[in-house]
This record gives sequence, C-alpha cells and structure tokens, in this order.
Amino acid sequence: MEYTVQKLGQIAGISTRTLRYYDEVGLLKPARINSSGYRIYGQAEVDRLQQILFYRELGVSLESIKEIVTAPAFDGAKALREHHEKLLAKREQLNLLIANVEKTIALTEGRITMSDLEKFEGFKQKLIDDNEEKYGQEIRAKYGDEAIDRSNAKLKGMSQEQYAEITRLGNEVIETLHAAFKTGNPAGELAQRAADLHRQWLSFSWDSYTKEAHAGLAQMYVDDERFTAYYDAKHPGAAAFLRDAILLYTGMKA
Amino acid sequence: MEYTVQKLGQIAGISTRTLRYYDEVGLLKPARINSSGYRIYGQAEVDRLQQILFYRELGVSLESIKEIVTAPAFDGAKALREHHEKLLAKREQLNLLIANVEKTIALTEGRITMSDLEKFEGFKQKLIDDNEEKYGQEIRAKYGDEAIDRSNAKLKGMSQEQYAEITRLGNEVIETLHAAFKTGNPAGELAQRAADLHRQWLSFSWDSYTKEAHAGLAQMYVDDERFTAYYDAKHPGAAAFLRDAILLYTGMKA
DNA sequence: TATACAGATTTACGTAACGTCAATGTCAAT
DNA sequence: ATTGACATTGACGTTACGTAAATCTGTATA
Repeated sequence: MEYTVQKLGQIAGISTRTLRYYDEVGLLKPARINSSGYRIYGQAEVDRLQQILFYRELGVSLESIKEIVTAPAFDGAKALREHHEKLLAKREQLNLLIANVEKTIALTEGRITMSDLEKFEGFKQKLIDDNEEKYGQEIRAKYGDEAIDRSNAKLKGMSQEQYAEITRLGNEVIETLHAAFKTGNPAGELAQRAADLHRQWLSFSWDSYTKEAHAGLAQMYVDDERFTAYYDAKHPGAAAFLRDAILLYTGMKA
Repeated sequence: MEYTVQKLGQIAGISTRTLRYYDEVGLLKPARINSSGYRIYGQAEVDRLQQILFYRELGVSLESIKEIVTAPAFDGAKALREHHEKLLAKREQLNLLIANVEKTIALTEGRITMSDLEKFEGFKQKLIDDNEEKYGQEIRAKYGDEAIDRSNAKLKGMSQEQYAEITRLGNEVIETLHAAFKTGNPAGELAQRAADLHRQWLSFSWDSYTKEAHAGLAQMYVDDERFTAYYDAKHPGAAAFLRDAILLYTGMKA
C-alpha cells in the first residue's frame, strides 16, 4: 500500500505538518516523490513511523529518536535508561517546585502578610540551599555536622507562628543594622543590638549557638557576594559593618 | 542607590540579557535612561525584581508574573492556586511517562524481543486509554462496569511472561487475520481461527467473556477509525472482515 | 594624550516541535 | 470550465532567554 501525507497522517493520528516536518529534519523521508511533487510513503515508512511515535510517546526528543531508529547498531536500551534518568530528575525538580508553591499558598491563606522582605527571605533561603555544597563542607569541618543537619529539620518543623516570628526578627535585624550603619560605629549601642538580634534570628535555625560559629557566619556574609548583596542592597558596606559588629559582640575580635 | 544592568544583575544573580529582555517585554523597566542610553534602576525596581524572581522560582510564566506584579488588584493567591493545579497535572503526566519508560526498559532487559507489532500494542493501548471516556460509558452501559474495571487491574498485575504471551497472541491474531482476509471468506476455517484467537487475546484483559461483548467490540473496531486504522494498516477492509468473522463466530449474526 | 579595556547599547539569529496562515499547483468530478 | 479537496513550499509565531556582532561610553594607565 502507498500512502499520501493525509492518509498516513490519519492512520497514525498525526498532522500532515508533522509529516512534512519529519521529512524536513530527515527523521522520516517518503519512499518517493511522484511527478507532481507529492510525498508517497510505503509500508517501510509506516513501520518506521510507528517506531518513531512509540519513542515520542515516551517523551524522547526527535533528535534522539533519529539516532535510535536510524542507526541499527545504536543502543536503544541505553538511550532509554538515560532518558529515564532525566525524567526522574525532572520529577524531583517538579516536586520541589510544588512543595514551594504549596508552602507559599499556605502562608498566604494563613493571612500572613507577604511583605517584600518576607519573599526575599524565601529567596535567600534558596540561595543558601544552593550553596550548601560549597559552604556546607566548610561549616561541617569547622563546627560539626549537627549545626547543618538540624537547621533543615528545624525549618521543616516550623509552625506558621514561628515562621512569622523569624521573619519579623529578620526584618528587625535589617532595620536595626541600617540605623546602626548610619552611626558608623560597630561598637555602638545600635550596632550591638543588631548583632544581638542577629543571634536571636540565627538561633531559630541553628540549635547550638556558639560564638565561633556566629563570627564565622558573619565573615561569610562578607566573603560571599550573594550574602553581601543582600545586606548591602540598601547600604553598601552594611555587610562588612555587620561582621564587625558581630565580631565585637562575640568577642572574637579585640 | 542606583544600579546599572550589570550591578543589578550581580546582586540579583541574573544575566544582563535577562534584564534587557524584561525591559523589552515590559516586565521590568528601568527607572530612567541616562544621557548615554544606559538603563538606570532604582530601589523600586530592585524590589519589583525580587518579586519577579520569587514567582519565577515557583515556575510561573513571565506573562503571568507580569499580571501579578503589574495589577495591584490582581489576585496573586488565585493565580498561585491555578499554577499549583497545573503543576500537579504536569507531575501526573510525568509519572505516567516514567511508568511507561520503566515498563519498556523492563521488557527490553527481560530480553523480550521488541517487534514492531509489540511496540504498536503499547501504542494502541494508549489510544484505548485516551478513549476510555468516550467508549467506556458505552461499554459500561452495555456490559457492566466490571469488564472495564478489571481490565486495568489485570493489566497492572500482569507478569512478564503473561505480557509476552498476550503480545504473541496479538501478533498471531493479526497474522491469521491477514491470511484469512486473502481467502475472502469470513466463515472459513482461517477466519474462524482468527476470531477464536481474538477471543483468547481478549480474555487476557477481560475477565468475563460474553458473546455479546465480543461482538460489540468487533463492531467498535469498524466504527472507530483508530481501531480500523490498526487492523486495516496492511489490508484495508480487514477490520470489517474481522468483525464479520467474529459475528459468525459468536453466532450473533445468522 | 593615545590607548586599552571594561561595560554599555541595539540588532538579530538560534533554540523544540510543530500550528497556522498564505499563495499557489494538482486531481477528480461536475 | 469550474469547483472543492488535497498537495506543495515558504514563513512567521511560540518561551525565555544565550550568544555573537558591531558599535559607543567611561575610566585607568603608559
């Protein structure tokens, strides 16, 4: 049997545009072109199309399908396993996304005001997560594993009230820091209050507070541009100022 | 504080291209353009960008983000809930995809030959699933719910051996049907053997076989072009031939 | 001061897999 | 001869930018 684009499209359940596209990219070329320039497909093409659609159903890219169905020696099973890995990763990513959206919805439905800073908190948390790998190892080496591990656990088990409180504290740290920054004196009363608020804020996610860890984190705020950007957003130099204040507060600097 | 593209990009962790694109689509326009044509952003733009990135993290499209952050009266919570629905649907789809890929991998690793027809079986199954809504109701009305419900359950609990057997049977039905078709006689020995093989094949997924259901299905093969296309792929008219053979086989036609 | 170099600009192509016109040619039937 | 169904080749639109290319601006240095 010979088929024209429309006929083949009908029995395969795809559009003629798709068939012409597959021809264009070399995925499925017609058996021949008749005198009028029409594409004519034969049985071999029908079979090949079935294979193509099969892999397409599995979400394999046309590029990969081309390799699979074109090269007879190509390892289709291996390609499928790789595809499988990608799908799993995609699902993981999607799960995280859904969890975040759900968390956000819960917050808004709990009528907790989503102030800009609050939103930024979540965003910042993500930055922290992203760099867990980089800084996590350092912190683990310096202050032990539990500081890190408990942080996540604690955050997960946090109630809405606690979340609101930590957010409020975070805002207060920023406000106090900015006010203190204007004084220019990291040893002054305002600066030391900012450092103390920062300790309180920290204690929500870190279960074992130590001066050393606190001072180390302050230094990190200056070393990592992403943290610096956060604290320096309104007042450049505020991150370094906060570090100085904390160093004095913790007594880690004479 | 005022920021140029690069500075803003750095503190926000995005590229300058992204900022120019957001300007282009009207998502985030700079506070002003200086005498050299440079984009200058202010504090308000920083805040707005943070909001934008927040929603972007949640996978919301830029178009939707624009509505959320532009219209102050826009219901952001509702938009989020709709987005949530979409994400859940996406995950469901992904789960199905993963299951299918895993099934395929299991089959190939079990070294069951993936003949073209076998692949087509899976494809056809998908067509059947897609039209469960349409035909499911008809069949339920005619032959009761359990025929449908058990079908899925049975398929899921099927072993590899059983799967191979049903596939082999499916192939045999097709081959016998084609041979019978050439005789042109639906009452002939070959045609009746095809009908019997078809009954066996059917019994794998339908737990309660009845002549009426068998005959009804045969008629559906002719009425629904998708089934017709499958049986008619090599020999147009084969679907109708099979129906006639089955009607005679079941005695539903004098 | 000339030059280098970083950083800014606009323009425009590329991405994946087609959908959707638009303009035009072919085939069979009336 | 006309009509209507079906074929063809462009070519733009889709998403959210990446990636040049060509050109201008601002600042530091030899």
